[in-house]
Amino acid sequence: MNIGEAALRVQLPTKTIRYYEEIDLLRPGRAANGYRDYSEQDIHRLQFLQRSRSLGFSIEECRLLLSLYQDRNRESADVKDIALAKIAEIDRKIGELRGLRSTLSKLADHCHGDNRPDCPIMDELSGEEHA
Amino acid sequence: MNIGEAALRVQLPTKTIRYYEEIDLLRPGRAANGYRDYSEQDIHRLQFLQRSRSLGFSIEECRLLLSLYQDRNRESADVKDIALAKIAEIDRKIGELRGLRSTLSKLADHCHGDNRPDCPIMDELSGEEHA
DNA sequence: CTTGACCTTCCAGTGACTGGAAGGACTAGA
DNA sequence: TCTAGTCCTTCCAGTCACTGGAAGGTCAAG
Repeated sequence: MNIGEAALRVQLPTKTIRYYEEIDLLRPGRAANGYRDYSEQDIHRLQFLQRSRSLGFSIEECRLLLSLYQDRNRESADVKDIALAKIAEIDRKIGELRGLRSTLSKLADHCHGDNRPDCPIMDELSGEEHA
Repeated sequence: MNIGEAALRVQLPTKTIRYYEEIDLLRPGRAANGYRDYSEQDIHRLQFLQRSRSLGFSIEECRLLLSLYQDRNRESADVKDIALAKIAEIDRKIGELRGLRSTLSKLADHCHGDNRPDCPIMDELSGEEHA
């Protein structure tokens, strides 16, 4: 299967698929004409990558998950640990974003938002003392 | 004021401060020995950048905010629009992260996480049909 | 036999820094 | 005066995960 068809199957751009090969996440065979030739197993790996990336795992985490995936003696605890660490990371990010949101919306609430120049958002950014 | 002292004042690495200069966010003077020489106004700009970056504004948004900051005829509505757009962006990100979190924690909940190899997280990533 | 779609490789750019090398300037102490 | 150590300079390369584009080879249809 050529890269274009593989791309359609797994819903990834061809550029991305070639990039994954470049960083050794998979090694498709080559046809006589030099074109990459994807087997069902390659498609499976790409699918796995697409899914794990879309769940927010980094490339290196995906590499680890893939190796666990190949490992018939893996312990499910190892996989679960990675997932739990990712959940903790997501929680941290959400917390941070919530903090930013609250600060910004407080500032925006106090800004009248008309054609006059005075603006509490600017005051805050410039470090002016509050009245 | 040398860059090191400026860095301490505004709590930014010297590397970052030089980078901001490289992308034309400020133009400190130079002392006779070639060292950068930061005025109080430069410090103020850096402070402004530090604060707006830490609120999640991109460099280009900071550039725009800085130009509004200098503009005595700016309308507070312009500033508020940027803040509101940023809030919307944050909301989108939070929503996305919540979705990921819920998927991941559902998967992790169903994984027994012991020394056996079978693992619903892996099943999901590999696209296996649910039992 | 040409057109157009598809494939190849290679190089460069993104955002916002960060690290490091090589070398000049300055300060304090012996 | 010398030296050690800290600060400063510029320049180049690397990060992450792609993405865009150029130049050129391959293939199927008409």
